[in-house]
Amino acid sequence: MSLRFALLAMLTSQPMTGYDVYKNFETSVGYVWHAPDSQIYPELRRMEQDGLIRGETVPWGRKGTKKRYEITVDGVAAFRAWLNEPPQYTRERDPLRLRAAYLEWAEPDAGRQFFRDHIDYHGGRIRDWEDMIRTLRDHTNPTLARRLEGQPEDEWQRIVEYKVFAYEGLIERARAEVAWAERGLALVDRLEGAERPASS
Amino acid sequence: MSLRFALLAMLTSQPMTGYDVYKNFETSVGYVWHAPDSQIYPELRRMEQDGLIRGETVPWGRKGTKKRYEITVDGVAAFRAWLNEPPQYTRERDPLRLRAAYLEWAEPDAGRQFFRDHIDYHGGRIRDWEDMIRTLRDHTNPTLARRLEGQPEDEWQRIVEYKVFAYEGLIERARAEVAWAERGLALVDRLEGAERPASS
DNA sequence: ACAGACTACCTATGTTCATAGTTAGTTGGC
DNA sequence: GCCAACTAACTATGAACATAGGTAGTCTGT
Repeated sequence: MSLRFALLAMLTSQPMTGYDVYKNFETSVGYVWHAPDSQIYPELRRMEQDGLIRGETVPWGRKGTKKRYEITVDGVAAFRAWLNEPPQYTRERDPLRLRAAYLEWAEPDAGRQFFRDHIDYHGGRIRDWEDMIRTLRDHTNPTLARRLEGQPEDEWQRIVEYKVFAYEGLIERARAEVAWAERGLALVDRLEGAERPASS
Repeated sequence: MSLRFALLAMLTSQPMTGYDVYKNFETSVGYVWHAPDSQIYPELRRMEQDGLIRGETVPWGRKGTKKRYEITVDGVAAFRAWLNEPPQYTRERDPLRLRAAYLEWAEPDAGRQFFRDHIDYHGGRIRDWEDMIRTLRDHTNPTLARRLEGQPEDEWQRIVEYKVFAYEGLIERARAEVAWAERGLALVDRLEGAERPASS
């Protein structure tokens, strides 16, 4: 059900086509939510049926057309209602931690590689999110810029700060992952002294 | 595909029925992986077809029977292969961070409640995982105890340490979430000075 | 003028997972 | 002797998501 609200969130900044949404999920916004186009187009149609958004066919080039959706009053109300209701936490399902718990069955080098990959992956995400925060703070983020256009200037701070804060949360969590994986490398070295083979 | 390996992981400690697996997912092991029984029974049948586990019908009471599965040599090999191959990281999809990024649309009190819920939820998980670590360290965890029975004593340390370390990772991440949510409470107080209503 | 990249939208298929049931036997307490 | 709780296993349905295609039009550089 979150896809629907991710789409509403995007459409609160400006009207967009399904393709625009897809592109945003592929790049910047994709740092916090992602969906393939095969999920986006049908969901937009359902949302239009439910009156949350309104589609308008606009010309594109000489013969082409595209469908631009804008959020409706009902859509804004639904988005607000979602934000005001308590979130539900889903059950734990952590394939990486599952692996880590059984590393005594793996080759020591596979264990080391696992933690190095973990550090690389989360290090990369941290850099992405730090860049994102920079573009939010200096208002060079295009989606943010278009959002701010429609808002009074004394609201700008609130809008920016909540978004920056969300990305800071992702960064804090990723830093915890990196710190953990670094301890993991040391653990493998400690447990797998020299020649020890994988457990039987 | 991870469910399959979660099941193999459990069956490396001892033979189990589908119901045993289900009960474990509901309680202790559920702290790291969870699945409903409607997913477990069919997957066990598929795994038996693929030769990863072997099912044996055993009597239960006077008329009842149950099917106990044990892991096969092929199953152990498949589990090892999974652990040795590099994990694949899935795309970001974080409904809670999505919410947090748009809290300027919510009621201030809903924002505060959001962060308090976040602290409560992750605080609870931390306590669960800390208890789990205690039962791993003192070998009172029944699943661990049965696993150690089948292993030479000089392997015990490795087996326990990797499991403890996995839970420590969950705890570190959850602590980052709590710290973030505490900063979030302060942020709401700072941005929503007194009477300010939700943004338009 | 045309190839190649991009925009725009769509469909099909299969997996994973949640939710909500059903059936049948067992065990323990009163 | 019977009820409640538990053990054991199964089925049906729908949402969410991944993967992999397809069609048609547009734009840009050479």
